[in-house]
Amino acid sequence: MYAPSTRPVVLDPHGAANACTHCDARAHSVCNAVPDSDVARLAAIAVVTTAQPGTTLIQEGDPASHFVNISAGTVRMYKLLPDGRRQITGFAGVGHFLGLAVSSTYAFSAEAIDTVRYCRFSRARLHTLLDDYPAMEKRLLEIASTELVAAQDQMLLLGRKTARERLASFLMLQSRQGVMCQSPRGRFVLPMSRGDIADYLGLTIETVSRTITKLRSEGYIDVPSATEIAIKAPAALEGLALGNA
Amino acid sequence: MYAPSTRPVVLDPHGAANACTHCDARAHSVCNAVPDSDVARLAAIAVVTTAQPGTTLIQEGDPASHFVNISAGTVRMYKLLPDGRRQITGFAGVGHFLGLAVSSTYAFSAEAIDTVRYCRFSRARLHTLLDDYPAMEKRLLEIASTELVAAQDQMLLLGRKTARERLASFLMLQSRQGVMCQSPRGRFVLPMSRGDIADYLGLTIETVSRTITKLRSEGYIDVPSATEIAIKAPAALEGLALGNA
DNA sequence: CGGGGGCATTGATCTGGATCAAGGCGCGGG
DNA sequence: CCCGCGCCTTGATCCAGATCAATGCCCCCG
Repeated sequence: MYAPSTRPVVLDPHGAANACTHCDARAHSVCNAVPDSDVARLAAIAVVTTAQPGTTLIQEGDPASHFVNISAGTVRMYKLLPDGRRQITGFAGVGHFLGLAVSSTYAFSAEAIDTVRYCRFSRARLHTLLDDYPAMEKRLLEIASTELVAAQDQMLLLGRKTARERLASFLMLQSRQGVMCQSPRGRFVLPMSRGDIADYLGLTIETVSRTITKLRSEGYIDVPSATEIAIKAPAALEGLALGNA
Repeated sequence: MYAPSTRPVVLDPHGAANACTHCDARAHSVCNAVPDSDVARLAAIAVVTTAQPGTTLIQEGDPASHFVNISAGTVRMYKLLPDGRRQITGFAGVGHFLGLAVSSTYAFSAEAIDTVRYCRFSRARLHTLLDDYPAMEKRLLEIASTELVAAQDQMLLLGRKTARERLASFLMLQSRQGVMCQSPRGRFVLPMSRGDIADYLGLTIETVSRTITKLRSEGYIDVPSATEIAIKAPAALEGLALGNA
């Protein structure tokens, strides 16, 4: 699905400063709170890593020792019940920041969906940086607030929307996030499986599949392949997402 | 249900500094990031207000001009769909802080459930204070992170738990939050109606009512009156909340 | 003390989405 | 090129919780 990256998997340690300066994710991320001139300090504490699909980056309950910043690929964040039921609380793409936690342990797990490149920062070291760059702390608060708003939207979806409305909401959200890197207008790739979508929307795989088929047969969307979606009627789909029959 | 407050509804402006120093909520709140010696600065920008049951404190979509800090009573935060379906995203009690928002408008509404006393801070003025008290900014980040964790738990509840598990989770949560001010062990008051509980748990009033009746007949809880609950088997109820049949 | 309005409970029935059960299809490996 | 394994789709049936419908009960107000 993804062409293998042309970048080396393990970066030359001497080139680490460049890794941050040229990082694709920097513009979208916490890191832009650090001025160019000081980016070496950031690079010095960052460890760049690549994770294969299915690999766990963060495990719920583990000591929250690191922050993670995604620079390529997509991650699923989720929580499990003891019997294995799973709720995906969000998908994190390029620029996303994981690992905010007050408690000493992570409150959720995170797994690579496709091949993911990311930076790990020790929590302790980043905190010392934070004291020197108050803008970075402000940025973290902004990030947390944005996620809180998204979480509230998701609660509305999970508590009160029908399967049809959930899929419409999800597809609109993905199109907003994914469209920038895709050529044809309104078309995008879904990196996650039907099972992931189901666990994100609080539905079953079968309901997700059936509902997508229905939306296609009604002309709201095109589904050129299982992992590609094109939105044909964005306004109408947005209406559906908000409950207009 | 609540004895009328012995405090005056409108505080003497000259006593405002005392209002913060002696505030019941201060210990639980952002305000404790400001040292006692400087609490007058906080008091100077706070407006203490009382809201009657049902009053709107914050309206989704309005310009986010203020922060709010609850010092007595309980507030419901919620989002609506255009057709009136409501999802309550949380209940805020003493010490809770409302109004974090990146965007310029509020992402949710907030209404008083019972009589609520609260402080309003202008966002602009609080931001200038924030620059002088970095500890306060850290505290806000902590608050946002804590709420994010709660939101993730709620997504798991809404997406993957049964009605029975939702009620068990809710009652355990309320008992943790409410028990401190109540005399008999494990007993507490629910300030919100069955309709509020339903809209918080993504259920209907009828299902909430039936499920509470069932939990009572099975000996998990006592329901001395519609607004009072006593948990008789906390460990078993906690098990239920996590899906142990 | 009696009447009425709003919330809560309880009962009967219905249904959206879950569950159970086959196939289809694209892709990687031999 | 073909086979087999994982997803995905589609179909048939089931059921938890929604909806529809009384009735009960508390509390306020006259």
